[in-house]
Parts: sequence; structure tokens; C-alpha cells
Amino acid sequence: MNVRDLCLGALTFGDASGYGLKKFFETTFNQFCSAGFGSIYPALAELAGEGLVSCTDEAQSGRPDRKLYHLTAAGHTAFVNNLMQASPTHRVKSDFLLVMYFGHLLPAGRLEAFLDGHIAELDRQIEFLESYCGSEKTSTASSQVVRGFGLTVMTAARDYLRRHRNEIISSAASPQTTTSYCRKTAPQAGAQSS
Amino acid sequence: MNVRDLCLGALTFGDASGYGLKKFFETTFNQFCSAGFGSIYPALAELAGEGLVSCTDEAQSGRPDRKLYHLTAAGHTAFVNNLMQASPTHRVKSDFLLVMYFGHLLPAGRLEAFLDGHIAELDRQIEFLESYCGSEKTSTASSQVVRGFGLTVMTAARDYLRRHRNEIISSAASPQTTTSYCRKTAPQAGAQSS
DNA sequence: TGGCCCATGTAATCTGTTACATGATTGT
DNA sequence: ACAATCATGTAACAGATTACATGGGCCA
Repeated sequence: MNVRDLCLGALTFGDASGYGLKKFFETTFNQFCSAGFGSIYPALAELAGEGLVSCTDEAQSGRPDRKLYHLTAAGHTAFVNNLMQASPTHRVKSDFLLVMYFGHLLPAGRLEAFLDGHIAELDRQIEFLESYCGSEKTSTASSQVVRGFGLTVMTAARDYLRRHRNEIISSAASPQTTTSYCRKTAPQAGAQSS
Repeated sequence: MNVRDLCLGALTFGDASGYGLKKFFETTFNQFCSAGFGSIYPALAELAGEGLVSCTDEAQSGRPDRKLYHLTAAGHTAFVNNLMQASPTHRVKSDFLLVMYFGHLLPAGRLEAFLDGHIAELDRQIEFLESYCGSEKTSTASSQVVRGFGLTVMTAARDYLRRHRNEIISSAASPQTTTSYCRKTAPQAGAQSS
């Protein structure tokens, strides 16, 4: 399931431009995937070349022209095919959890900032999911289930972090540890990774 | 936070080989990241070249020789530096949720299989997190918090899917819909994406 | 004898991100 | 005036996955 399939899927809900698809991904699919212009536009051009979508130039008043993409019958069957054969992976890539895992190496202030930042981010996402109710077309039973899933999981995550906030912060490196390490080892200048 | 930093972080718990690091990632870091040999070995070579890790050839009895990597003082400070400056992202990439979102396009049997497969996967991961208690070195307060986080979130996810199982399956495409679509549109053979 | 675990590495490929390039309109 | 939104695209780059290549020991 790459950007191509994401585009096909979004187009099952109606015609859209590349720009519109990105907005759609940022709202509706935000929970489980993302895509930038740099992958959307080439993907649409590819799909059009294969006849899975068709494209119409549309002049707009007061706005730049746009290319409206439409899912063809072939595109619809290809999408359903890909859905059926997909291996339904679910992976989390979290630098936040990595940072938490190494909390004992960080000063308490920094750890606290990371933690509160992530709690705030979860609050934002939860609020968004609660307020956002797609369009008529995207408001299917399936989409409501996925929305509920996100709400449940994110709320559980946020509540866990709130409950363990003090515990987490008190597990940070003590100020002495951080300072003395730097003094003792006299680290070489310019030693940097990534 | 790339594979380089993952290696540095893992090596704060003690020396290891490239092979050993992969095992470590698969167990301890499994929740929030992953890495294959194809990225670990080149990363270690790079880090050794920069003096962030040192490397010793070690002959083993009854096993192939291995290269034991050791975090240097420079490597330690570089890692802590990177941790501090990291933007603590947390993103989910889930083809499972994508498939669920388009459940209304799939036959009930297929949707059910996807759903049950994912519930079973969550069961496996929860069971693993419950049973697994790292080594002495990795059993820090921080690591326990991350473990608890994973347990909480995955349990919430599994329970939600169990509670809504019937609802989800009944939102699948009705057999008629699937069949009639194929009949009406006479899709071109060979129309495939990805 | 066949498959799995240990162990290391390279090369090709895929996929996506970031930065660049352009430009009109609308709201503050 | 200035920023934001709408709108499309290319090119360079980064990062990781996959397949390939090799080889001994252990267990059934």
C-alpha cells in the first residue's frame, strides 16, 4: 500500500485534484498514513498513464486551474484487488518512545518538555477526531469504526502518560550525573552522529 | 533518529555484534522501531570510522567469528546529544486501518480474516510484552514505563476491535454488490496497480 | 538430508522527503 | 504589505528494504 493506492482509495469518494488529495490525507487518513506533494503528483501521473484514473483540466474563477482526477472502472477494480491482497501491517515508528526509553540519560527538564509536548499533541489529535465528521460521502460505518479506534487508542495513550508523568520525570538523569560525565570524559569536539 | 542512533542507544546497555543488535531491536525496541541487516552493518561501519564505536574481532567456539562493537565516550555523548535534539515524532503507518476504512468495498469473509488476524497479532504482542522482562541492564524505570505504555495501548486497541467485531463485519460489501460491480463494468484484464 | 540458527556483508531497488521553481488570489 | 491558501510540478537526496552471496554448526 503506497501513495498510488492511497490516491485510488481517496478517489473512490469522488473526483479530486492532487492538492485536494493532500488535504484529504491530512484530515481523513491522518491517523494511519501521510503523503507529500512530491509523491502524490508523480503517482497521479503514473496512474493516469496506466488508465486507472482519468484527468480533466478545469479552469476555476479566482483560483489557479487544476487537474481533476477521476477513478476509472479499471482503477476501482485495481484498488479493490490491492486491498484484498494487502498484508495488513501496522507499525509504529516513534522517536518519542525511544527518547522515553533513554529517559535515564536526559536531564529532568528536557524529559518533562518531551513528555508534555507529546501529551499536548495527543490532546490536539483527540480534539480533532472528536470534532471532525468528514463529508457525507466519507461518513461510512467503516470510517466511523476507524475514527473510534483512533479515539480509543490515543485516549488510552494520553491517560497512561498523564498517570505516570511524575514517575517518568523522576527517572531522569540526576543533574550531577549529567555534569560529571561531561567533565570526566572530555568528549572530542565534532563527535556527532546523524 | 535513524539506524545509527538506534545502534548507539542499544550499545549503551553493553557491547554487541551486528547480529546481536538486530535481535535486540526485535525484542526490546520492537514496539517503536525496526532495522534490518542491510542498514545495521553499514551503520556500524560508519560509526566505527567516526570513532563513536570501537570494534573487536572475537573468535567463538562452535560459532562463526563475530565483531563486538563497544560504545566509546565520544559515542555516548553524541548519542545523548542526538536524543536531546531529537524531534520526538510518533507516527503510525497502518495498512490494517486503511483496509478497515475501505471495509465497505470488501467481502465480509476477507474483512473478517483481516480483523481476526490483527486481533491475534495484538494478542501475540501483548503476551510477549507481559512475559518479556529484558536483562538486568535494560530493566530501568524508563524501560518499564515504555513497556507499560505499549501494554496499555495495545490492550485498548485489541479490546476496541473485539467489542466492535460484529459491527465491522456487518459493514462489509454485500455479496451482490461485489458480484454485480464486476459484471456491469467488465474491467480490463491486466489493470493492476503496485 | 534438510532446515534453522549463528554471522557478515554488498548491491540494486524502492519509496518517500525536502528543496526548489512559479504564480494568482484572498484575508488581515 | 504580508501571510496564507490554492495549485502543479521537478530534481536531488536520504533512508531503508530486498535480494544476493557465503559458510559452519546443530538438531531432527
